[in-house]
Amino acid sequence: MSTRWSCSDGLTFNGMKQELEELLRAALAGLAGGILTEAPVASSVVVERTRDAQHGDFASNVALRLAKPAGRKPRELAAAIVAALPQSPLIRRAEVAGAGFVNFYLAPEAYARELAAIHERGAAYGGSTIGRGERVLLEFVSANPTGPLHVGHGRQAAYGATLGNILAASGFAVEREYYINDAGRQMDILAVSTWVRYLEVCGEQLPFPQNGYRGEYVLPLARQLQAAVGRELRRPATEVAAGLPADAPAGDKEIYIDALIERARLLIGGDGFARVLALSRDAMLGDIRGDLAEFGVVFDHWASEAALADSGAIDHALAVLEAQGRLERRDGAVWFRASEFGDEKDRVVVRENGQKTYFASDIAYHLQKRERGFERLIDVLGADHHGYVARVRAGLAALGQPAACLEAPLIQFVSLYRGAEKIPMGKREAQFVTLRQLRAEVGNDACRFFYLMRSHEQPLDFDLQLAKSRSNENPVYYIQYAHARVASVMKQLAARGLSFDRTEGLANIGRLAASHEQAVLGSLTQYPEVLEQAAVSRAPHTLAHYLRELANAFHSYYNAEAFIVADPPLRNARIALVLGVQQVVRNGLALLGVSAPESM
RNA sequence: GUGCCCGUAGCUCAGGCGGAUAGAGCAUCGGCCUUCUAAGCCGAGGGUCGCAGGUUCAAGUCCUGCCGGGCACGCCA
Repeated sequence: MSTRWSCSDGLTFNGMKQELEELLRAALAGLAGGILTEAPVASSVVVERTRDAQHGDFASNVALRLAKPAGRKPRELAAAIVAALPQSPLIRRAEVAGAGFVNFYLAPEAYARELAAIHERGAAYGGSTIGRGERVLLEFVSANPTGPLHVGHGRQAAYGATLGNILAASGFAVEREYYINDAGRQMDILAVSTWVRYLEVCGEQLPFPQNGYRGEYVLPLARQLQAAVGRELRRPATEVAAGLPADAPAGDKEIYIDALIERARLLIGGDGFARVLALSRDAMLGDIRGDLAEFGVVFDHWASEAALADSGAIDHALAVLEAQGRLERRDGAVWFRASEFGDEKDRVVVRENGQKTYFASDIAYHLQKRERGFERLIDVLGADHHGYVARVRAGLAALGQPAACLEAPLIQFVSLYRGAEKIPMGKREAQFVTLRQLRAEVGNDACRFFYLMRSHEQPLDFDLQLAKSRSNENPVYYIQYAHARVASVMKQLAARGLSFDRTEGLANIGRLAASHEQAVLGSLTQYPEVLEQAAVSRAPHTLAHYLRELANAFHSYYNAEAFIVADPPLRNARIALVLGVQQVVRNGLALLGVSAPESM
């Protein structure tokens, strides 16, 4: 007994809502040629949960929407729809209400069947095929390997990982990718930062470049370098500093650090510098990778920008643009006429000095994603990157790809608080809070949940005090507690020498007529709808909100009724219900990357 | 200046492809543990959904303008 079976077009039903919509479509098709001149488009047929139980379990506004084009009164049309509804064991009663709503009152059988589906499908319950196997490349975090991840990256990691889970559960063929920006000047700056710290460790005294990476994390890199090469790359401070332009504030920090990088290459050779760079990069990447893995965030691919460049992909993309006549030389640089493809202005792809810009590698990278066979490209970006999307879309369009295949959820910033006090955070300053520190302080579960409980489109105030509190103020524990409580009920059941009879329980779901039981059934069976909504809207936070509501319905029920009662059919029905709650809570928390403890 | 996002209860936020009486948590106040975990439950108070127009049978939701806040606008990465 399951709610999933094939219907005529090969789709599978997913939850009660889809079944009702199918019934409604059948009714409307039956009216075509009569009260309706033609059958309405399928997407306009929508059934929604009612806010008020007085309006039944589900309601549809189709009659209101179709009344005008059909030239009928809404209530008249609604009545015709009700009359044309096919017989279904799911529907106890359907009626016209209000201005012309069709309200559906479900039969107990509908809930019994859905609950049975939860028991049967277990961890797979809630999943669907709405993605139709679409190949999605989900790129997220992609932080430069020039320092540890900070709390902002953490939010992107939590969002991306959970979105990936939700899409995978919804029938998308999703692959997760981290793009490593390991080419370009920033890596040189990291390398020179490591080298200067190394010289300090060796005993040389020289000023640290203003534009270098000043974070504490560079010191271990320097020590690692020393352990690897001894004094081989040590050079006297006087030789390093001789004849360099002034650093900020007197001089220009950019000019200074470029000169310093050049000096380093001269003194320790290109090979020596490459060695420092590789060690620094690998150490940082190792740190990032380990951090993410501990956070439960794993990637299918780690794509290297340097490797992309070496493969000739950038030259390939530029050649295609050239062949299409989309490039032009201006002021010694090569420009892509992005404004012809919806961008606000043209963009440089090759600078006057001959170096390709980041934008050039970005469009090459996105072209390559398409050429790898991905239909949909999702870039999870920090909110400050919003200008970037139109640019890359323009590039894709010019390369013959559909611009709409790229979507970019923008993740708003995170502010850290301790209670009411805001923790200041600099960008390149040494004072940022790392993801590692945050996780160590509040734990992975609270961290994941707090990152995901707000819409990603909304700036997040992350209160460390609240996340750490092991109290009723903390929503994570509230949900986990529901899971643990069910486990506890099962232990009690065993302790009393009783066992759960699932068949009897599912056969007696009709006995669960109390208001709290109806509320739990109602909330529980919404899970497939919530998951679908979260997938379609790329909105994991709806899942977090839903789990809170489900836990709330459960806790109320727990306080109102004893589950382990003497009457076996009723007892088994109640336990079937709360086991269903436990299963859905576990499934939902798993998608969010939060553990579901058996006891608390 | 231009573009994007945001403005909902004292605080933090859901709801936003229009739909029935606008929700939740926290905070405040008042109740519930001899019975499956009180990290829980029940109840109360708290709102001109920034302002002004418009579209519609119906607007927190769509459109326009304004006010207020955030972010982005390099031959940086």
